[in-house]
Amino acid sequence: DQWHAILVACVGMLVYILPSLCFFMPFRWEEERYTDGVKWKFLEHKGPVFAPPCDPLPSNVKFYYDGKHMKLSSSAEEVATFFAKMLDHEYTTKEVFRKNFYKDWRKEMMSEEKSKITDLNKCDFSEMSEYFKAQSEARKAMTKEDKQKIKEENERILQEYGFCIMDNHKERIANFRIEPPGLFRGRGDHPKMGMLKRRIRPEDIIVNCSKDSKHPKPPPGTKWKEVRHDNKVTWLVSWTENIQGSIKYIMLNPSSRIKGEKDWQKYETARRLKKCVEQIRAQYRDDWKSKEMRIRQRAVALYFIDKLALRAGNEKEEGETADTVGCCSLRVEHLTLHQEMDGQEYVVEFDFLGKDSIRYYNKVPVEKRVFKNLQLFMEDKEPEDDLFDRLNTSILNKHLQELMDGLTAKVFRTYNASITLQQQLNEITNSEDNVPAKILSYNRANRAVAILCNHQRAPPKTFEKSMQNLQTKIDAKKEQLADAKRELKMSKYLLEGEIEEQLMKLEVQATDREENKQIALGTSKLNYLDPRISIAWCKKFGIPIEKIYNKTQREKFAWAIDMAEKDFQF
DNA sequence: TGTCTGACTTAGCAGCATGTGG
DNA sequence: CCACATGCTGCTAAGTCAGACA
Repeated sequence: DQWHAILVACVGMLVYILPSLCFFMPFRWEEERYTDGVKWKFLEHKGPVFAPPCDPLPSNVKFYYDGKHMKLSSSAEEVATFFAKMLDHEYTTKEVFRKNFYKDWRKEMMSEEKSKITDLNKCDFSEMSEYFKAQSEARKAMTKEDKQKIKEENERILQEYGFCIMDNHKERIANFRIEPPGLFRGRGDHPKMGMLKRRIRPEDIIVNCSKDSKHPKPPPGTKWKEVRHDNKVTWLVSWTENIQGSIKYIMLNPSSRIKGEKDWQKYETARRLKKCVEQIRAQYRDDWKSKEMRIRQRAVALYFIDKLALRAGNEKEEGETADTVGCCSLRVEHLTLHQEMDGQEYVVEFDFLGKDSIRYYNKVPVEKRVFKNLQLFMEDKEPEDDLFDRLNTSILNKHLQELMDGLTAKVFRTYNASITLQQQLNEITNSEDNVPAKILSYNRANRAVAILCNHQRAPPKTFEKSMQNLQTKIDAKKEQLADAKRELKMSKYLLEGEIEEQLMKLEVQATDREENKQIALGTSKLNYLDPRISIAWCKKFGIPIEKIYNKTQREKFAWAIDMAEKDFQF
């Protein structure tokens, strides 16, 4: 009996201790994975944090209609404040924005307000706008102690709502705060800009957790829309958004097991493509000659996806979103064919808006067969007609699936991005270089990928100034070096060497920044480049990983940091 | 075969925290 | 120690793609 009791105690202890041990298991991505679509066995969380309620404006902050003061009902006032807060943005002057805003604002008005307010142009939001500006100034001017208090409160909320338990692991939640209400501003020329994005209430929320967990409680006096226990999905909370009617989710942070494993899998698929890409290329080149038009279109589209890293290009509902395209949805008007251009034959000029309404502009010499096919596809078509009228992403991906298990259009982007980084690093890293110069090489390799993937950014507002500042520093350093050379001999070499190194560092920094003016490196680093390539490169050349990845990125790529040896090749 | 929906990844940017250099 | 520039982080829009359904 005594032994039995001890045994029971030991088993109890184990059950208690094991989960916490798992927290510290370094290779948790190597734990057993579920099959048949099960994503977890246990999921417990505290639910979302709702947007803070809207405070009524103080009575001295007035709204004027047609020059006359008008007291707004609380619902009309809230929506008016959304507009007032955006007054400094150029888009509040856009016709579409104003029209959509006005229409949705009227829905929130009382009937008297509706009859009084008939013209948005007669609305004066300037006092509200000034009030919010003053508020944000006041926030900036807060005492250290007050700022500290806010910080502590945020930390408390993070600790309470920012984590969940998924299968014995405490995991960080990515977006546990519900999006606050406001005016929708899509990207680019969005037909719905200015529409009211409504406030999300507990009654809109679907909670997902395991049956045997402690279910999150809705705020007092409210109910969830639904509590479900679906372990075939990874989300914790969802709701339907009112602009596009799409579903939004609360999910885990990229550092979580579930995201990390998926990320790893993505790169493993891309590496499998590496093994058969030449064969696939041979096949699509052959298909350019097919007697079937749909095969030729598929083959030319795939060539673009492979060569230019274009996105697949799903169809979009007209009038619901900005007019953007990807490969399969290219229209005749997006290409110009040049038999000859700048001394090159068969040049295709691309000019279209892609994801996020980022412009893709490129002049590409292509194979004669591709060129001839394009002429054929464009024959007798209007500019607004589809280039590939016998093709869509579904057809293309079904074809790709037959060529390789798990192959889809986007795998080519991942593959080409990662292989480019690997090749560039192999090619341009000089082992004789010092650390800053090696990092310049790394950034250049990263840049080659960003250019391939068309990851652009608006030049930073302070770009010119910051370049100037840097140049001033460089000039000062040169001066200093000249001085040092004239100085007494004693410490000369030591000092000179040090200054030269500093100068070199500054110059490298200037080059890097200049080259990076309109290029965004972050997206490719985070989503397209197999982190094991970078980590292996760091190990091989003695570069601290912190120089390449910041804290968040190191957390996201923890799986790769554990895994990659210095000889890893993509 | 096409359409719709749901789940998930990819994207640029604003605002703020942080680190740096004078 | 402060001002300022920079880098990071959060935010949320906008894609991809599979599978259900007609």
